[in-house]
Amino acid sequence: MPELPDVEVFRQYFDATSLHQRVTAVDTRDARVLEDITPETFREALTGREFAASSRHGKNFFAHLDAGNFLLLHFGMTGELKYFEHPDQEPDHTRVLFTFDNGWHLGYVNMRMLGKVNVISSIDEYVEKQSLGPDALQLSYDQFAGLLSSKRGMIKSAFMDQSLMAGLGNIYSDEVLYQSGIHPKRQMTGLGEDQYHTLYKKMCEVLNTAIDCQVDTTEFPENYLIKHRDQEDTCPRCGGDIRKIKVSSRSTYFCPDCQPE
DNA sequence: AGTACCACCTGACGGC
DNA sequence: TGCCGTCAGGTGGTAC
Repeated sequence: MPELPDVEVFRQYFDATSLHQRVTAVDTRDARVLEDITPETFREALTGREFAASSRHGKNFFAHLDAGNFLLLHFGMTGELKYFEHPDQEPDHTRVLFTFDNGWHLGYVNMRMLGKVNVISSIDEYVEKQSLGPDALQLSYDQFAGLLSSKRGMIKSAFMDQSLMAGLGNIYSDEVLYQSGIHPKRQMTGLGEDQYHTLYKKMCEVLNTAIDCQVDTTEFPENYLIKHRDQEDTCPRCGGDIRKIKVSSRSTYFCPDCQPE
């Protein structure tokens, strides 16, 4: 699930549960989620430290350690955070377990382990190294238009390209395009200023709405495609059939009537 | 530069 | 019940 809104909600959850807590123990249950750091180095970097602040860039989460460095969490396709008190509450697939001096635990849970965990010394350097574009929610319209106009190919590919702008993945790209009435395979070169304005407005609206709803899709507006991501379902706007196709080898849902090619 | 694959992983689901 | 193929909200590498 984790795209920008999900990670932002994880960040808020982290702040509400784990901020200003001191880490007393770190248990790496499966070292394969560690990026390029040994379990020993990882444990030593965190044990005794306090989480002083948190931030996010696109789909990447950073917990700021009081030592001046940062815990990086990337959630892949199946990652999440869980704060709990008793060991029998520990979720399946907990890959890293942090224990605080109040006795509670924070689990980095990730079934498929496609994410990664690390300790880094600089967020800016990390963003640079990963070639991440600006965070999608930090863009002005002018920046957004400038980025898009530098890009060719299919629009959905552009929205999913983390080096152009960071944060949108498969689901929210589909949602922005649906809300904008633009076909996911539309070529960037065919878009005009009107469409740039629509896309920018809808992108901000969709991301902020998802965060406001705490990414609980039952709370999303009824006219959101995300509630109708099903081949059997119908378009909440026109009642036509939702179609499923592949765009850059990712499942893509759209309404052929509302989003003409 | 853009696209199309493959790979990394685990688990759920449907068909036989 | 079990086996098999397919699919799943991410990313990185490679080859055309």
